[in-house]
Amino acid sequence: MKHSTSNSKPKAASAASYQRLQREILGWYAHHARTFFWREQDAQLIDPYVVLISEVMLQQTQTSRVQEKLPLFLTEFPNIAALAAADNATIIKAWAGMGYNSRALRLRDCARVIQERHGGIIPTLNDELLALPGIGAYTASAVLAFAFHHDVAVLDVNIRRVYSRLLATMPTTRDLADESSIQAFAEKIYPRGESSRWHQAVMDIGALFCTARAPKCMSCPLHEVCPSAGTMQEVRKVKPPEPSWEGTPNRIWRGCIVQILRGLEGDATISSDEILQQLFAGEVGALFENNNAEMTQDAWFLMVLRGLERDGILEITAPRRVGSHASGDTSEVLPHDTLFSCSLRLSKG
DNA sequence: GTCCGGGGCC
DNA sequence: GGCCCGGGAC
Repeated sequence: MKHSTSNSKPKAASAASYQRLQREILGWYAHHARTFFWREQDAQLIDPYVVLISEVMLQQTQTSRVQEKLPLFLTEFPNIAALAAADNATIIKAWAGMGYNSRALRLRDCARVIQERHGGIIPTLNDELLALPGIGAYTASAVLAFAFHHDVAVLDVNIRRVYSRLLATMPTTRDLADESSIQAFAEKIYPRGESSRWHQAVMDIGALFCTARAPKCMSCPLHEVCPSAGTMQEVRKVKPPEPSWEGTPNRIWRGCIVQILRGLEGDATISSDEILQQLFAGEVGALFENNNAEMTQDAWFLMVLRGLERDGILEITAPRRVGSHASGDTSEVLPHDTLFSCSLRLSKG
């Protein structure tokens, strides 16, 4: 839900108030910054590879989990070359507990492109970063700011939220300012030469005080200058329903299947029947009210497996691929919506 | 138990 | 705008 900034009077709109905002935020950060090992204070110590990996992990995972998993990941893949050499199964196993497995594959693909196109050196131009797999506007700007200390604006949902509330009085906690207003403010507000510290400071304030649902305005260091402080109605976000089976989202089922496959040794496979057995704890084929779709359990399960196969996460090793077309065609012959049985393992890549 | 949270890609 | 994950907070 958007909220026009033209209705309210921002307290922080003049050049003078920009300077005050900068003083407040950087002053607070100087004493209260969260300490993360990928966030070195001394610019000389920053390894762009660590910044790249940490930012991709932080796209999807809370900082506490990244603190725990990133050191292990860096031990197994200490540089671009090591990451580029990983096959699909290896990277998916190393990604356990992180979620969003196809992003692990994109990160590996990203390392391969950096190897091939940039000689193993992480590029320092926004367009070059944006062209890499798995790198979008946020991650590209984050790498430029945090690894290379370029003067760039960084915007993620946390910074958008903080900026919105500073720009105007947001009626509720789920309102955001117009994207164009946020973009314009983002370009103007960060102190030149301080992009790295500035944006990490804003993200810390967003994480510690200016939270999405129940902001802690009373203890926020920006309380005095923020037009939204203490005024917002607390409203939950409306989430559209996601595809699910038996009340559990398909992505969770995918995660369970991948976790079972991670437990296989070497080239071992597991039958789809066995996986179904484990997923439903022996209740395969049990009668239930099929209330959400005109789809049998088998058709749903096959659809989920196809999705994992399409994403390069698993391989269907049997029934063997049947070439039904010209030479080299490896298209499979499996029923679309009927009972089937096949052997599965993580993709070798 | 229910709710919440993230950026990139198609 | 739908699809991807897991765990922690409540």
